Amino acid sequence: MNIDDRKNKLKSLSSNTWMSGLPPEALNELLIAARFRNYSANQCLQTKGELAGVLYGVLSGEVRISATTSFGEEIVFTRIHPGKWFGEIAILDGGVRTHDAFTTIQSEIAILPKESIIKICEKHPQAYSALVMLLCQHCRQAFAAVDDFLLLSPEQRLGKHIITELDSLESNRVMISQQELGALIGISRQSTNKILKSWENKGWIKRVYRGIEVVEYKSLRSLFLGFEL
Amino acid sequence: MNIDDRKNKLKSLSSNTWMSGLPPEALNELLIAARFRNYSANQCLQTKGELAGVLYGVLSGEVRISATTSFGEEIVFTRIHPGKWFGEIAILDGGVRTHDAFTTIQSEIAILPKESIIKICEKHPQAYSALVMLLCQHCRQAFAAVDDFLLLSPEQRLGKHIITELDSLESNRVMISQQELGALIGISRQSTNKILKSWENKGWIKRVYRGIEVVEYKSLRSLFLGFEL
DNA sequence: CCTAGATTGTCAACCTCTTTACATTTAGAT
DNA sequence: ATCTAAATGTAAAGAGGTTGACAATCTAGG
Repeated sequence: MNIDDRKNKLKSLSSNTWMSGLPPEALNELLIAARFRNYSANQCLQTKGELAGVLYGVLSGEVRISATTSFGEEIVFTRIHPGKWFGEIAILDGGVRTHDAFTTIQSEIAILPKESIIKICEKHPQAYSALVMLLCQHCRQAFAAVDDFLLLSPEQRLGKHIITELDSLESNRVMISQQELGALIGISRQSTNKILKSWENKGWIKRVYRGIEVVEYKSLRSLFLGFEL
Repeated sequence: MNIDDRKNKLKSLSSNTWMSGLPPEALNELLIAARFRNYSANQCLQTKGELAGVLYGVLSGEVRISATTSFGEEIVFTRIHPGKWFGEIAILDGGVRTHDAFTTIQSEIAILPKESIIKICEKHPQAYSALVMLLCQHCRQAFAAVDDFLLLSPEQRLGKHIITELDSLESNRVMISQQELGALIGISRQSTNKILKSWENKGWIKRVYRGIEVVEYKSLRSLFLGFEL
């Protein structure tokens, strides 16, 4: 891979992420340390409980962060979209992975080895702070998710989740099966289907195979905001 | 307040927390920067959405981390017990408070101003790392809480929550109303009561006024572990 | 093009938790 | 000791979600 290729790849991963704001020098060192790898669908990146060696960045495709119950069912914690990084907790505290991670579709993933990160952070304290900011983001997201379980109805949680993915994707379309969508907010596939149908009847969304097109963003949002913006 | 008083107070807050492992010099600076304040029950320490100025440590008593719905109901995110610190996210990322915080009973609270923390962290990078470790702990707890909502039944969540508080308190007794206990795991007071009654019938716990005494720790734990330890 | 597997649509039965309601008990204050 | 507010015990009715079942539809791959 030539240096320009690498630069382009990292560029798409450094806008609006923990990397933005790093001094050019530090970015350059990351550039050299990063590995890039293509995964086909349903490949495993990490397993819950294992010690962490790397930080991941999604260049294209999608990663599902999940866990498995003692009965073998899979729950989905969240989904990571292009431009986002994950896996920093285990790097920062030296602990084990909190979740499994699988690609859901063909994906290109950036991989930063822990040793390189540590080395760069020692040289550039800003890099360390930037990583901490990433952790803070994920922590705030998790806090919000707990609150949502405590104070929103399933329908509101569903609406909020779709809006959140929409914003993250900067698109008006979320591609996901109703099964997986339900698994993300803790309801069954059938209930998910029922809610989506009612929204389609109201003209808020349009259902497509394995996906949702949002037509009335505002209506969907006011569902869980409790007020109009 | 004399210096020995201060030392004793901070000592109880530095064992097994982010402070343990700090160089004596840094601890000493924290010692000088810390304020200590007594609160009666139901006093507000912070409000969701406000900018953060301080880090809190609970010396005695108890703090309820909560939020309010648009209908005025209160949901309880978690409870902070003696020896624990909280409020570090807003310090680390400069963002706003994620939750309200109230004392539930008469409490003595240590207060570290943000400016002092920043100053000490600049001088002692270890102090910064220690704070990040605290954040990592809270982040892992939040991740686990989300997973619990997705994969445990209300009864299992209740059991896990009680076991967790038990471990944190190093006691066999948790003092909390059934109302608040339910609010922590997302079920009603009446459902909480029903589950507790069934556990008492099995001889696992003993109910006292505004509290629970755990008799069969192992049974309660195997309820959500899915296996015996 | 055509088939297999995945996804979706839909229902009815069932189950769990909530809500409403009211009686009882407890701790703390005067 | 007595009173009061908070907390608990309990039950019936109802809402809402799950489960299981089966048909219909869609997409990708040979």
